[in-house]
Amino acid sequence: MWSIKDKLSTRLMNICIASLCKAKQLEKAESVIVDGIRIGVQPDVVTYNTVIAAYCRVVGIDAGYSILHRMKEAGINPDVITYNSLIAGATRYCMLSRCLDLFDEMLEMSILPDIWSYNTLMHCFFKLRKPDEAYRVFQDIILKDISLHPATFNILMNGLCKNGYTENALMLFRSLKRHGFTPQLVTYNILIHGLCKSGRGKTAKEFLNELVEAGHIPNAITYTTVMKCCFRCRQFEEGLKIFAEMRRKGYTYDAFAYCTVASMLLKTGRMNEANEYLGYIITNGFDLDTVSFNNIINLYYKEGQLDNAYKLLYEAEKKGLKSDKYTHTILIDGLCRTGNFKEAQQHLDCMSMMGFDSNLVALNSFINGLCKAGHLDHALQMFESMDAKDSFTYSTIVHGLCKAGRFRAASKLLLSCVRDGMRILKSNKRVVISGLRSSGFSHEARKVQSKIRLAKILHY
DNA sequence: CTAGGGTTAG
Repeated sequence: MWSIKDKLSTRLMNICIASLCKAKQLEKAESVIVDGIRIGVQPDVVTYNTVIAAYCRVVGIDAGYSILHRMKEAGINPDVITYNSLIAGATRYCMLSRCLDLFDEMLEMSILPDIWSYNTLMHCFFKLRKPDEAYRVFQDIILKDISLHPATFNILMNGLCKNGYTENALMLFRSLKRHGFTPQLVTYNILIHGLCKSGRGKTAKEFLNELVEAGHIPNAITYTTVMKCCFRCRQFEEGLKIFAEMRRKGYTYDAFAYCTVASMLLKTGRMNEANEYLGYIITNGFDLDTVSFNNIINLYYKEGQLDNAYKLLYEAEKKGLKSDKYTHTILIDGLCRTGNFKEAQQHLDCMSMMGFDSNLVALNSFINGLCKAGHLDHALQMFESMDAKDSFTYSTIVHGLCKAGRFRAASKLLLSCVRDGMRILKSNKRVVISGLRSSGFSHEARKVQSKIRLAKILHY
């Protein structure tokens, strides 16, 4: 029989482990468990659940599984929270089959899934762009009469927005409100973001007002979302005004908003201002994550400050941050811009070796770099070898061909693009047609023009 | 355990 004192010690240990896990000090947490066992404090289900959740979050799902294994060996039965942590881990890495296996395993062990098991499964389906299946999970929740959590609606609404069903999310929101549901700030933020992304900035602004009227105070996320929306609609000054307000109200406590602004300034060629904010990010000592590093590295590359870019890459590595596909794409783009095609190629090979599947953007960058440097044949060779191409790929090559005076080849490509229903650039079309005309193919220029017009009608 | 930021053409 355990005494009250033992239970108290276990609880104390759990509190200690929870704070270590929160600080991502997993090794220390483990050593606390080992030390505890040595002095007679037994870990319980809460102890293991805490560690499993942390391992899933910080290391990966397999690390979580191995703790589960140890837990079972120690004779402690997992509960619904254990499984929820594992399901959340699987969802983080988009491992749907693992999620479903875990669900089965739960049922086998007669552990009843709760609302969070379902919420997470629904989220997983949405993340994998399977909205129908996700919605089926929601119906299942209703059918099984499991009481909903406010987050259930948030996950549902976010999933709908992210999968292109913003209209449905909006309808859901309105009908929920009619049924007396009070939306949280998160709910508003989700909806505003969805509306902004689908080009309905005006409705988004209305919801911003509604949110305030409902008694919520907009937070940093609300501000960043609305600001980004302004930038998307090319209302740069309006967006910068929001940013200024954010700073005044003290909502710029991380690099998030600064990165959004710096990136916009970079894209619109306002280098001096971009640099100003960049400097601010650096000197202010924000705790930078991978995305922020990517932002800054990109800026350095565009400025031609390669030394600074490398220094920062090194710093990110030293911090233990993992580079992602954006980092590598930025790097490849930077290498191409500075004419280091050999290194860029090496890095491209490196990327596929590291298991990055979609490197279309990097390839487009490469082709663009080759065209700009006048290596059109190399670019064409690369173009032919690509199995996936998008409008960027085509417009780059079309532009490259025009630059080399090969207008007939360019027009052929442009037409194949149009036939596939791909969006083409106005400037691209203009250059091809005027090129054909000036090189004596005015008949062909007219033909291209009418074919484009026809294709547009057909695809409409 | 849900919400915000980052890559390519002109």
